[in-house]
Amino acid sequence: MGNGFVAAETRREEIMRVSTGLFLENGFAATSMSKVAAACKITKASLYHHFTGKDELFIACVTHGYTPALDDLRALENDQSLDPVTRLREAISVLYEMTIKSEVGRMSPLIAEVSRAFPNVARSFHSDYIGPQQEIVWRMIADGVDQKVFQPVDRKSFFHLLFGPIVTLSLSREMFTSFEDLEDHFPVEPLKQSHTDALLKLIRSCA
Amino acid sequence: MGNGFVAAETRREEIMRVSTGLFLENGFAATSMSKVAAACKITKASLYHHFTGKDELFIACVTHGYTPALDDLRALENDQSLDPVTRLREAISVLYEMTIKSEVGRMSPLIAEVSRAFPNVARSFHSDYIGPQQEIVWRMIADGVDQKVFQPVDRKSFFHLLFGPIVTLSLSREMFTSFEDLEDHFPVEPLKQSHTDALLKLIRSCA
DNA sequence: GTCTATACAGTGATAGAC
DNA sequence: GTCTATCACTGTATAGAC
Repeated sequence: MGNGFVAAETRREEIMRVSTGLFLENGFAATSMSKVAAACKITKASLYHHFTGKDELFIACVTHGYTPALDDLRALENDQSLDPVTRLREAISVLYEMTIKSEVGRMSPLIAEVSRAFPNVARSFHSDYIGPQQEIVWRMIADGVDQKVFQPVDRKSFFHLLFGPIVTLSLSREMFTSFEDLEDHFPVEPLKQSHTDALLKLIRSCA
Repeated sequence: MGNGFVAAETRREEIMRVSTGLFLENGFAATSMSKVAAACKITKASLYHHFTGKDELFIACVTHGYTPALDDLRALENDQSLDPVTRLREAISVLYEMTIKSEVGRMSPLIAEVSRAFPNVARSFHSDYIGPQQEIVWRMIADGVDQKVFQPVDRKSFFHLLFGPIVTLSLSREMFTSFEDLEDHFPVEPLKQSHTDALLKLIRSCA
């Protein structure tokens, strides 16, 4: 990153990039290995040389986005110039971005779709993405409590109020993609603002 | 209802009841017409006599639960003995029940799954279920505002905070069904309580 | 309304040559 | 690594007899 060197995209990476787009556009079941192969301009046999099966391909697509998405949150945690309130505000902004705009966030409904057939996908998503995400945010909260800026709160209850609206907004935007007035019904910015204000009102210690 | 007469279940109703269970258990794509037919102990040809295709069958299953689910909310609205706060508390309870326990509520992730292939399913779900649901709740809020018990609130922002956590909890419970510690991770009752308290704290007019 | 029988497109996946 | 060719199978859906 930033050293002027851009690694050539491997075939495997190209397949993942292309198939992620197809999965997001059409869902898991409607994205066949034939379509992926055709979109990559290779044959199915070649595709199967790179991935042992459709499930492995999908898991690779999901897993691929974990680290970069979490890095933004980590950077925020390590920024010592921020007070707890500003840091939480920024964190919520990043969470909206991660969940609604990023590929891994938008994949959540797909993971729900395949979770019965491949429970390990759900396991991985929960332990390698959701878990770390909550850990980072929780440390920010604990920091604010230590500094007497935030009231002590129950962890699960707080996350219920924090992640609930974000995930639902993301799901709604995916499931009502076909609506031409999507932005009117589910606008990100204003909902993010009011959500942030409400959370801060609840958590701030105002004696 | 309650008149001692129970209408015989028609074949069509039986098919809908059975296939709803299969859709909820295995998802839309993994529920084939063959499996539905087998579960109903009829042949595929007979199944196609009652429903012109898999999409029509699915739409029928989704639509079927709308009215009974909304009726609980309507009953609450018409109960004149309740003050706005108690009514809202009860309404939230009903919404948790509708979204997490009822068949139509649990179908939401499936609707997301098929929404691209059948946008009319998403349309119907939004206009015949989500819409009326929000209208009823909104009238309860407006009533409380009129009585000066609630502060005026922005509609979209309030629904973001009200429905967001409920829908996400429902989605999480569906997508992590395979977890043996599901109830520990996603317990309905305590989250409902803290969610309700938070909403009331935000909306009550305490000068 | 239910059946037997069938059409036929598409699926995930593999064998083996180059 | 990529190809051609092919596998066994399941999918939705229909025709026509009873």
